[in-house]
Formats: sequence, structure tokens, C-alpha cells
Amino acid sequence: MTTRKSSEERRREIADAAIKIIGERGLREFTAAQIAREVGIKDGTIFRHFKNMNEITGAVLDRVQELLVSAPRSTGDPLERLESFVLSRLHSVATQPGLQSLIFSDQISHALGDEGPRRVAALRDRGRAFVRSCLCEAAEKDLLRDDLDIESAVVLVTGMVMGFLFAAKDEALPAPVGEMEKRVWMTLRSMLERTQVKS
Amino acid sequence: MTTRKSSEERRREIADAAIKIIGERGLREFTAAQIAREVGIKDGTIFRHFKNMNEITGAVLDRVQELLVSAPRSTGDPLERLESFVLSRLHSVATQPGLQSLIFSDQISHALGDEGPRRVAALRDRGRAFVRSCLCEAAEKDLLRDDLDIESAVVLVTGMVMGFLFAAKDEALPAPVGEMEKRVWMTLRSMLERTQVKS
DNA sequence: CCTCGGCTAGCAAGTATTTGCTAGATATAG
DNA sequence: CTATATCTAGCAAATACTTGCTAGCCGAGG
Repeated sequence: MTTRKSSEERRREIADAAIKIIGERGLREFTAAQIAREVGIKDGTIFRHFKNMNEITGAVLDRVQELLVSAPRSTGDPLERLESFVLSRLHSVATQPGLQSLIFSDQISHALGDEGPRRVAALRDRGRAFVRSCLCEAAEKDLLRDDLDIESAVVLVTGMVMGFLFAAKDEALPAPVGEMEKRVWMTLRSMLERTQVKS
Repeated sequence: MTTRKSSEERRREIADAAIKIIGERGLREFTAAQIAREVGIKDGTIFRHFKNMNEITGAVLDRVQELLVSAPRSTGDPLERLESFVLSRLHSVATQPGLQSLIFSDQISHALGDEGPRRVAALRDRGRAFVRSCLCEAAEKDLLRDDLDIESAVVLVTGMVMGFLFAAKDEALPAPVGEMEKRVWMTLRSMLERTQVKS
């Protein structure tokens, strides 16, 4: 009564199970046996679909990239683009904490084999690059405060997502996450914008 | 020719070695054998000083707390206090990345036994509480923008430290970390302060 | 001063379990 | 029937932890 699935389908199931395990139970449980149990097969069968654990971590990174980097918009008002990017990240943090913790944890990259650190760093860099491009364009269009240091702002924006991630996890937010997502972003946005002029 | 040390001394050595290993090589290497090698003893000897691995993780948390929470000032200008707190954290990030990654990684808390998550969350909460108290006092003294949402600002400040941590790690900063520490903080500070008035 | 004995850190060599991974047999979908 | 997904069974290495013995430290008695 065993259910047979195509290798391609199983590979995705295995990658998703791995993501779930890492997010929920931590790296220590990221083992072939645990993944197999989650998927509903025996641990040995895992290696009929993947050559070794390293290949699984590669698939995990591919999948994270696929799930998280949902092609940010490249048109329209730069601050609107940034807003939709940030809000989408904040939302993914609130709904799938495991995903985000895969990116914002150097521990993960340690555990993800040799090229793990570089790949995860590259993922983070893509996010930073997008934020930077939005901010630069906004600056050109004179939408930001005159004295704003773009590079610092990039750190602030990307950091905000992380700060939100942990605040939500620690239940340190004074209001429901859905509400706080917008509230935090609006606070940052108003601080970036040139809604106020120098005295 | 074996070097004997007091249990108290060894316990600290073991905790420090564990911190070093976690920070540099990741959770996967956080094992009795690796710690023992780092300290220079056999793995079995570890358990002459600790009952089990869980007790080691407890000691690790104690040590992190001891090293990181260096009694933030409670007097003086609230924004100055906040600045010294943030700069000290940024500096510890730059110099001892392992320490910070122990706090800002939910993976660690997963691996740190049953009470691990709660203890790490409590550490983070202490940081947030300090930031919040500084900001509240600053708001009372009318040092901040009128429309500033304190709770959002807490997320921004704590998140900034994390954003800086990863930017530094990924070498995504356009200037040396020592310089960027102040630059990023000054950017955030000027955005929080009421240096500008509404038009 | 020496020396003797209790205390205990240390090591070597175990334990049972889990790790990643392989080989061969079996069952099932196309 | 063919192809292959799956299971069973097994491996060596690593895991946390234990045990028996060794040997260094330190304080008391002579």
C-alpha cells in the first residue's frame, strides 16, 4: 500500500520537509531520518532521490529562493516598490517564520555545506541590492530627506525585517502582527521621506 | 604530564570553547568531542564537569549573558544612553560576531535544550526593554519627533543591530565597520530626533 | 619538614543510539 | 514486461555518556 511518486515530486517534498524541520525544530533535527519521517518514507529512500545530504541542502536553498524571492516589481514609484517588497517580507515573516530564519541565520549557512555560506549571503545581497536600488531612485527623484545616507538606510530597512521577525517571535509586539507590519513600515517610511523640512 | 585545573576553571573554559565553536563553526559542531578538543581534554572528561550537554548549554547562556549584558547606563540623557548602548552592541557585533549570533538566531535557542528558547528570548527582551525605556524618556522630554511611534522605533533600533551584523558579515558595507557603526547610528538617530519641524 | 590519605581531574575504553549512506530484494505504475 | 520508487537490512563513523583506573593536588599527623 505504498504510495509511489515521481522523483521530481519527492525531491520537492523532501526539500519542503527539510525547510519545515529547520524552521520548526532547528538544525539539530535536520537529518535524513527526520526528513524521511516527515515525508512518510524510510531514510534510506531519501538517497535514491538525492546523492547525499549536501545535495539536499542545495535543494533547500533553491526552494527558499523560489519561495521567498517572488520577483519584486521593477516599475512604478520607487518607494511604492520598496513598500511592497518590505511588506511582502514582513508578511512572509509572520506567516512562515521558518523561511526567514533560513536566510537570517548564519548558523544555517554553516550547516548547509561548503557553498552554503556564499549562497545564503548571495540571497541576502539580492535583498539589499533591491532595497538600495529603490532608495537610490527615490533619492534621485527627490523623495527622500536631503541628508539621508543611503547605505545606512539599506541597513535600517533590511534590519527592520529582522527586528520584526524576532519581536514577533518573542511576542514583544503591542498589537497583532498584521497590524504591526504596516505600523512599523509606515514609521520607517515617514522617517525616510522628506515629509518634514529643516527648520 | 597532564595539566589539572579546578572544575570551576574548566567549566568556564568549556563554556567559552562552546561559544567559540558555535560562533565560528556552527551548531553542527557543537558536540562534546569538539568542545573537548578545543579545550584540550578528552570528551569523557567533559562530563566530570557537566552532568550532560543540556547543562553545558545552560552555562553557555550564563556566559553570554555575562559577556554581553554589560550593565547599560541608567543615568544621563536618554538618547545618549541609547547611543552608548547601540554603539556598544554594534561594536560587539563587529569584534565578536559569535556572541551576537548566539542571541539573534532562533536556531541557537532550538539547540539549547528545553528552556533555551525562553532564556534567549528573555535576553532579547531585556535589550528591547532598555531601548524602549530610553525612547519613552526621550519622548517625555520632547527630544523625539512628535509623531514617532515608540514601539515601531524599538523594532527599528533593535533591528538595526541585526541588519548591521549581517551587512558586516556579508561585507556589504561601503566603508570599514568601525566607521559604519557611527554612520548608521547617526542616520537612525537623526531620523528619530526632532531636528526637523513640520512644514 | 615529610608523608600519608582523601579528593577528584584526567584518560582509555567501553556503552547504546544515531548519523549518513549503500546494496539487494520487492512491489507497483505505465 | 520494463522501469523505478520503495523497503529491508546493514555498514562505519559519530553521537552522548559511563566506567575503572591513574595520578596530581592539598590538608592533617607525625
